[in-house]
Amino acid sequence: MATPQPPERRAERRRRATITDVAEAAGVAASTVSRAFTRPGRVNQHTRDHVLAVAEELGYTPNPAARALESGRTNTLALLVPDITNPYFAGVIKGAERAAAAAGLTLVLGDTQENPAAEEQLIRRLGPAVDGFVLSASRLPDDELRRAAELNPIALVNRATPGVACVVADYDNGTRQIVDHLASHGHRSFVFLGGPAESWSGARRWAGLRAAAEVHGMTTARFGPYLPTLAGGPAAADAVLAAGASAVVAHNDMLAIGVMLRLAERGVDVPGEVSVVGFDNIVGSDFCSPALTTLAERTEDAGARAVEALVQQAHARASAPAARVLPTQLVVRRSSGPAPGSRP
Amino acid sequence: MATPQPPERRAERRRRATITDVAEAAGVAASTVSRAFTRPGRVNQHTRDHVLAVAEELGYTPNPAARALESGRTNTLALLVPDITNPYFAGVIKGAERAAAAAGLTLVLGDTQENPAAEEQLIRRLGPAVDGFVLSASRLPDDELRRAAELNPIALVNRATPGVACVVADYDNGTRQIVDHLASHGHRSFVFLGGPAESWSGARRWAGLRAAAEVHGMTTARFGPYLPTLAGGPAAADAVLAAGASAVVAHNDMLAIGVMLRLAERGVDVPGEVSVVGFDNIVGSDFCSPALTTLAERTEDAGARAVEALVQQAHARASAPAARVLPTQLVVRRSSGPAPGSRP
DNA sequence: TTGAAAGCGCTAACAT
DNA sequence: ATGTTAGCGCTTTCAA
Repeated sequence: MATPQPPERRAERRRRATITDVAEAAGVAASTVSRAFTRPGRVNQHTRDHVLAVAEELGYTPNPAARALESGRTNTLALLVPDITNPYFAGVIKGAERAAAAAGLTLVLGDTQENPAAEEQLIRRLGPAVDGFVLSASRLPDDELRRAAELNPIALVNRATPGVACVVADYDNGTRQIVDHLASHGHRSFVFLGGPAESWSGARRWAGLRAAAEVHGMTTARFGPYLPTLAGGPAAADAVLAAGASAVVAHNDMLAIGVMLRLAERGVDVPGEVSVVGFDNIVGSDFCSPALTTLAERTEDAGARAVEALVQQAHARASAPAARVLPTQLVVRRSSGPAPGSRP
Repeated sequence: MATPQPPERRAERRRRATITDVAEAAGVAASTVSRAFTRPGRVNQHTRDHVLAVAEELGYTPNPAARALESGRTNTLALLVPDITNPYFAGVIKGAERAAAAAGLTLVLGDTQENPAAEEQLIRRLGPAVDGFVLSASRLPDDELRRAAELNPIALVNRATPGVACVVADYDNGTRQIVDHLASHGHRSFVFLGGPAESWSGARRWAGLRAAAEVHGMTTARFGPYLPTLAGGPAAADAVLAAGASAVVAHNDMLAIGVMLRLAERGVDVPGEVSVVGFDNIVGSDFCSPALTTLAERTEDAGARAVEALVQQAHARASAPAARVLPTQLVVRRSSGPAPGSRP
């Protein structure tokens, strides 16, 4: 086995053909070439075939930058996420990517590094280059969000602020499902392990859990904030043990899995002694041990709907921005079960 | 708990300020504004401050499309991956994103859906809009790759073809590490569970494994191809059991984990009866059960280096494209151990 | 140091 | 149905 084939020669870079090249080669005006591509009806069938053939031969592709300059439309959308490597966002990205492609739009991806300042800068920098933004789990304060929305079409995912289109998961219903599940297994209380303080969805999750708990007369406590990663697990797990909780609901799956790893390390049986529930249903929640009970969101749908909302905005310029709520569903796996000492 | 705050009023969209707006407001020529931004030295300090202040006030940001039209450079790079949701590519994306941002470049992300045709179309469509491509695990045949490289600067990740810059993982060394590890535990043979037939890295992995096995006088077999996902696990695991292998090396971690799930289901002990090794060290290989022994690649580095290679190409237009080999390292976890019946 | 003018590639009137 | 012209926002000669 040799090392990978070493590149031998530098490929020669060819100049890209322009509309004028095609026009000359085809013996027509540039505008005719333009029409042949954009308004196929308004040019003689025969001329059109000829032009297209010449274009093909020359390897001509219209220059999007030039088009954008004229029309003000770039046919490009930007998707900004706090952390590209977080598996939660993979679904949103995929869905947005798919919807964008379907609408003939290019998707630009930006990582804001969980940093409001970086997010703002990206929006500013990308603003003139895109037709709109999908902001997933934006960390921007409401007023900045509104200001950004004055300059660019914006659709939010799992974040809501008046005047801006958004797609959010139905946490009210989802958290109720979680609490019903725990209550049905005899749990009389649970602990919520909080994530980042600025997280809009985190706030909604906790609010929903509390409200649902009240219905069942269950006691709740909120610990944290913890890192929403495996690394947040040990601290959170130890706090849970100290409190003697029979059930915990974690801010997200990564934290929940981190908690379970720590509990296993300390010889605590899940779900025998403690039930664990997460949010997100990420890849891995199905094969961790024990498999994690978690609230699934339709992340791909969310990404796609957000893109569609942006496309709508472009067309119906007058209408009020839409707020869509996507269903959530509880995926019950091995990590949750009867409360210790409860009779079935 | 109310449903998410309903958007109330449509944000008014403001016209974006242009260089002429700034010029007028500042009482200077457009060219002076341009220089104030791009050639700070060639304009009076005082004028410059004034122009910049006015620009700030008007919320002016240079329009990248207009710049691109003039210069031919878009300050944008495209990164194409076969499947955005595959955690393996998350690292590549993150690394590329980081390096691009550091170089002041915008990153466009494209999902080729493991589909050569989609990949080619994306390259063609994006070509005029970007300064270059990072192609991660490209599924394109060599000749198409070369043709694309004639029109655009290209850097490959985990793929190599003469004349095109690339960054590849050191599979020769990595596979040797895997085989040494198995041999040291008394395994006399192993089975390789293949992934997609077109996968360049898959071919390299198998070739490396075979070569290393030969050194140790070990017997090998290649099964598959299987889906490189959890879903590929059952078929692969059953084949392994039928063959009575003591050790398996899977195309990637997802497949390896899928295999382990199936083996657990069938009551086969890992690593007691079968040792399992994967490739990629994805998130989850650390918390699956048992934790997976796997060959780690420096994916973030790979993404970053590929971007750097592209930037280099832009500067040193004459030099031969670079081929970089990145080290790999075996992460030994619980899923691999002594061969059954081998004496320590 | 600054301004005027031309032009990047393309599309959209307008004219023929 | 097709050609001509102007102009999108910006940078870049070339003059002043």
